[in-house]
Amino acid sequence: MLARVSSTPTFKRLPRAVREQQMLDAAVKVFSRRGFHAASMDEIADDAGISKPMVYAYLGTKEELFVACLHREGTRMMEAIAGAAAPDLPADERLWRGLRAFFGFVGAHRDGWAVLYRQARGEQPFAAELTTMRGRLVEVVAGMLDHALRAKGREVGVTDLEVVAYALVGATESLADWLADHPEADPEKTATRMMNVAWLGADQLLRGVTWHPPAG
Amino acid sequence: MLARVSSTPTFKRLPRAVREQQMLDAAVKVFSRRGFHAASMDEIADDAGISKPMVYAYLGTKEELFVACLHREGTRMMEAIAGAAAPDLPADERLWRGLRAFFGFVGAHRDGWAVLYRQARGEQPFAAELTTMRGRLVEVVAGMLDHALRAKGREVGVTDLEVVAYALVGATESLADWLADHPEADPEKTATRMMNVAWLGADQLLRGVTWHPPAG
DNA sequence: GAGCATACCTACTCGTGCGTAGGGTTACGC
DNA sequence: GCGTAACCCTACGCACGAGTAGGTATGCTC
Repeated sequence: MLARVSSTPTFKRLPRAVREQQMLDAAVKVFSRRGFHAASMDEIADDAGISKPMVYAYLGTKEELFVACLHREGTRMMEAIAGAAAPDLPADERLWRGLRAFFGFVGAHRDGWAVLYRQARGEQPFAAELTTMRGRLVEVVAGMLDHALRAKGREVGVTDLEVVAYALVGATESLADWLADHPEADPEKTATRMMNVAWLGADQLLRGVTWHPPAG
Repeated sequence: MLARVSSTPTFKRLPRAVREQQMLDAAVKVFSRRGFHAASMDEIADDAGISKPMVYAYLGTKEELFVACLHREGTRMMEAIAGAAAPDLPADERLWRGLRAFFGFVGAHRDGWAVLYRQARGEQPFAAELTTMRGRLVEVVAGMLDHALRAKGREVGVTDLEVVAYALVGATESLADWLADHPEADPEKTATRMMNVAWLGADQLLRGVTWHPPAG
């Protein structure tokens, strides 16, 4: 058809794997800009330079597409962190490297990851995916704290540790949000600030210092 | 019409103020259970025991209705916190009371507030409302830290303080999420754990201890 | 160069749910 | 007791966007 020739002069058939990545790129972009519901499959397809049925053929439903985005971006992030924080380092060093990798990643994908991530928290179908990912992070952090504690011959309830880890992960996520909203901010510096909050607190906790509510 | 007689035998006309509250109650419930988009105005109207046009007449558009929910619940929460944390107390006491009030509130409104709140983070139109509210909290926390610091004759950059406050607020929000997902958990205990993370960290910071990245 | 799988398209259907038009009924002031 | 304002209803219109039917072209294998 003439229409196609004029709209895409450099039209080329591409292998599935390549097109899928292009679609995912477009999907991340559109989902981030519009939000899950406001995003339309038409726009995504358009942005990917392809027609809608192709998206359905390759990536399935809108929901499945979103999950695919979440999965790809999440995996990339996890790899970035895991690659930076070797498990044989001391706790503070691991924490620092992990944080730096994380904020570096978020900083580099400002409108990608953080916004996608925010979306997922709200809608029920995706919350599970997120919970799993966060769970892995919490586990890692809790494990790190536990390891450091045992090395000092101390023992703390599992739930306590987990909740503390949860709080730290939450604080980190929040700063990631903040970073995504402040394009001028420096990821490295943000990581340092987070480290201040997390480590100085964690350090005290590791020392066995505990705060408890005043009587009454 | 006969239909009405059989469906609502105890039918009564109510003044606007009362009906509005009933509608908001229903809206909070439905939005929480279904999420913003999946929630239908019909269901909300139905749940409030009223017909749809009434909702539009009183509270306006679906978006406006959601904002109204957010606003009412947010105000209630703010009041709960402000009422608990008197500004003339020492910093740790204020923080503790504020946290306890906050987690108490969230615990008492598990499916109300926390879920509503999660929704709002994703959709652009509501993010602004949330940002404002969070901003107020951050301001309070940052002000508290600043006050405590000045009392010790110390000085810290405004941005630093704000980011630290942001991290603390974020951690608290995360634990609130956790609390909402764990019906068996105790709000008081959660507040204590948060206090451990926040205060032991803040205490060190207030002492002038600072962590900085290792060379290289 | 025939056959087949794969890449790709245009042009629909159809459910869903927001928002409204247009009209009825009860209370309340005077 | 009569007007008027506030309360409340049963329908509908209508747009929007997910997902599909059905068909075309291109490259790859043998």
